[in-house]
Amino acid sequence: MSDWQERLRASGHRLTPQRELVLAAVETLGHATPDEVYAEVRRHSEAINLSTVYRTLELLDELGLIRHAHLTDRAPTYHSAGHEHSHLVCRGCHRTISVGRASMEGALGPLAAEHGFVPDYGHLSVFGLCASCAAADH
Amino acid sequence: MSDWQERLRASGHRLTPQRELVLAAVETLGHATPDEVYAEVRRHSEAINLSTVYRTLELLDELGLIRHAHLTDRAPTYHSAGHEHSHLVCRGCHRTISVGRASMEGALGPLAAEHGFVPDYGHLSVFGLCASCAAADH
DNA sequence: GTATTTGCAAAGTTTTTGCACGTGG
DNA sequence: CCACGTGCAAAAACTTTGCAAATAC
Repeated sequence: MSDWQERLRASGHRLTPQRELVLAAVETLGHATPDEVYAEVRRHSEAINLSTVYRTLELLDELGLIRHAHLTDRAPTYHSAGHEHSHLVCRGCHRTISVGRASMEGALGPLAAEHGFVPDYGHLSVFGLCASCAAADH
Repeated sequence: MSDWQERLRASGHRLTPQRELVLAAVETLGHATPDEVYAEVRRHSEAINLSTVYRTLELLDELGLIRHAHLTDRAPTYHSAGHEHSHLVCRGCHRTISVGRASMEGALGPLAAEHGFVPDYGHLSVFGLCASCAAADH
């Protein structure tokens, strides 16, 4: 039995097809809103409801099996917890650059430590402009 | 005529009482959701509608007279553009620590530059745990 | 067997929009 | 004057909830 299945059980939850499908969809999509997860799951099976997607995403997030961040102004975006990373989100073209946890921690760690603050790097999104949009902005 | 009034005019917009009231409310409140701004404006005058608050906040944000960030998972929070700062948001107690632009830029600037990315420091929120909540978490 | 989970439908919250009226310049 | 801005009400977008039926274990 895989690790995530044990984590579910350990926390007193049950293993259902819906939970498998949602987790698989998040891993497939990389970054996705609840709606996109729903659409992806639907491609494989009719057997799921949007409310279940919301409930499942929330549960998986609580268990630390997935993470969520806010890549756009509206709608949370979920992603696999596997490789923890932060995002640089371009407001111009809406593309996102992923930055490994290590480099972000190197940059932000010292400042955060000054305030006794422990950042959640998997949730971090830095908004701004990417190189090409910054150039076009002039 | 004050600077913000000229900026309105310069961009072809009109100076209305509603716009004055919304801007004043944001400056008074420090950080506020659209709903909170609406409530604050209402304390001074009945003469405003919630849609107008939304439209006005959007306009002032576009003109750079105010900024918005996402301090909670749901609902944008507006604040004065005067002293540009970033936020450290505690997920435990929901308190926020403000960090001046200079120190945040010192930390994040080099990493961002590697990616040719120009961060929007006034919009940046770093989620995580403050010292006391991190301690309580064990 | 039974406590958890799901589907469904309904309601809740937050934000946006169309349009006629009002008003700043 | 008249283009821009506002109020109002309705709709849209997104998320949560109650409950009976289904199901994991």
